[in-house]
Amino acid sequence: MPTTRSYGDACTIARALDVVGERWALLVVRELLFGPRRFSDIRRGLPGASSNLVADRLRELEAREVIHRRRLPPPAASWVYELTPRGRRLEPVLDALGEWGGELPRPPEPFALSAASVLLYLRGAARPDPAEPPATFRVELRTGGDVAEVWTVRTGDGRVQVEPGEPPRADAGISTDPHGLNDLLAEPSTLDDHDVTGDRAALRRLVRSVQAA
Amino acid sequence: MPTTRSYGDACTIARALDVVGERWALLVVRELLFGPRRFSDIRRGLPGASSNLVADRLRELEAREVIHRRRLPPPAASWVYELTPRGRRLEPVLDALGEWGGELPRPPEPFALSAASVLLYLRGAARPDPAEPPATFRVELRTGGDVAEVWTVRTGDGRVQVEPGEPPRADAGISTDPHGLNDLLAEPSTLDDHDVTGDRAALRRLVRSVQAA
DNA sequence: CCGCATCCGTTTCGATACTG
DNA sequence: CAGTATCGAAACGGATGCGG
Repeated sequence: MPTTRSYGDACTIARALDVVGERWALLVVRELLFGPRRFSDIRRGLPGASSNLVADRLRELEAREVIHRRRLPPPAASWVYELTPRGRRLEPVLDALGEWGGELPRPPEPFALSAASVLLYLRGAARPDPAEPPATFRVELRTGGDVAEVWTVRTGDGRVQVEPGEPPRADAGISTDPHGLNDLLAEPSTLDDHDVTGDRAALRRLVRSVQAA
Repeated sequence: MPTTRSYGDACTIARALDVVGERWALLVVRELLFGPRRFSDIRRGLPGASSNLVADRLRELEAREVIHRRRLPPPAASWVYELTPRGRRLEPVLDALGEWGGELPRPPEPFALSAASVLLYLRGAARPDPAEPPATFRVELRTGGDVAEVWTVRTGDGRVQVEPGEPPRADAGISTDPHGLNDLLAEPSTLDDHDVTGDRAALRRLVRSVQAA
């Protein structure tokens, strides 16, 4: 059964926490930052959360108009969750939390690390040279078991864009897992250890631009 | 007994929530944003939190170096809690949450509203005319029962500064309670309903500058 | 399989009472 | 004033069940 408790405090901070302050709520939002995701995708990004908890949070967040449940067009016949405009406005909150959390120690291994987490870090930390031509990358991330998610990462204009799903065309591709990508961003010289296709130099520039920051 | 559970997730957002994601934790930080406070001051700002919860959170936040427990110099012989540098760096998180929470409905009455909450709102929303001369205000807020807190509010340079405690000298003073001050900021014309001393015009300018925003 | 619902032991919360 | 002790209620976390 969904949680409805409130701080009973008119302060806007407390009102915000009434909606997204329950355990796992902001991490669910994190998983949706890059676009719609199915229930099982969300669960894969939050391996520590039990299924009923995720279902509860999704219901609560939907009731508060932070997320929206939508049926995919045929032939998918599946449901996806996506952020509403209100939910997308939580991005500054997650950015601020992520910035603050960067100074804290990591939990002991083994720890989770979702695709969304790493790509959020990549997008925030990479500073691609604006003079470089735009490039599109296919990033394949093995997320538990033999399941793999495919993401589209684009550079250009000194920015990095991230979207879930297969790119229509890619200059380069890399296949790894979230931990591997994270390690790569911390230590660009390990690029050769990874399964890379296409324009390796473009990928190298992207990865190195994280260090520059 | 303090909580030590972790999301077990290396994402910096999850690491931040490991430390300040427990219930009431960020509201305790809110109460300390303007300076050191005693246990009972914090409790008065969080009337919905039981004493053992507040004690637990304070211990946890101290262990994570978000706050620090310090003995006041004699003859006070009392203890205060204050933010560490790490704790002060949470201000952007609270700002982002407060901004987002502003669009949400208030809880049903009766709701709490601490002095820190209202003054946080005042400081964030007021846009005093930079051309006006600086002014200092004594703000006395009755916070439950017959207890009153005294705060110092200064304008100047187009900014508002807030500190707990008696001002050395004040151009004007107002005595009300947090709800009254909040209502006043929403409806400046009600200033005449309040107990004001000194330069009423300066206080009126401050209050009206919240509307301009 | 995916998307939950149900059950159940454990942890946390919240209210009240109590102590140095 | 500044907490601790206790206890029932709620929330969490893991396992399992089950319809589409």
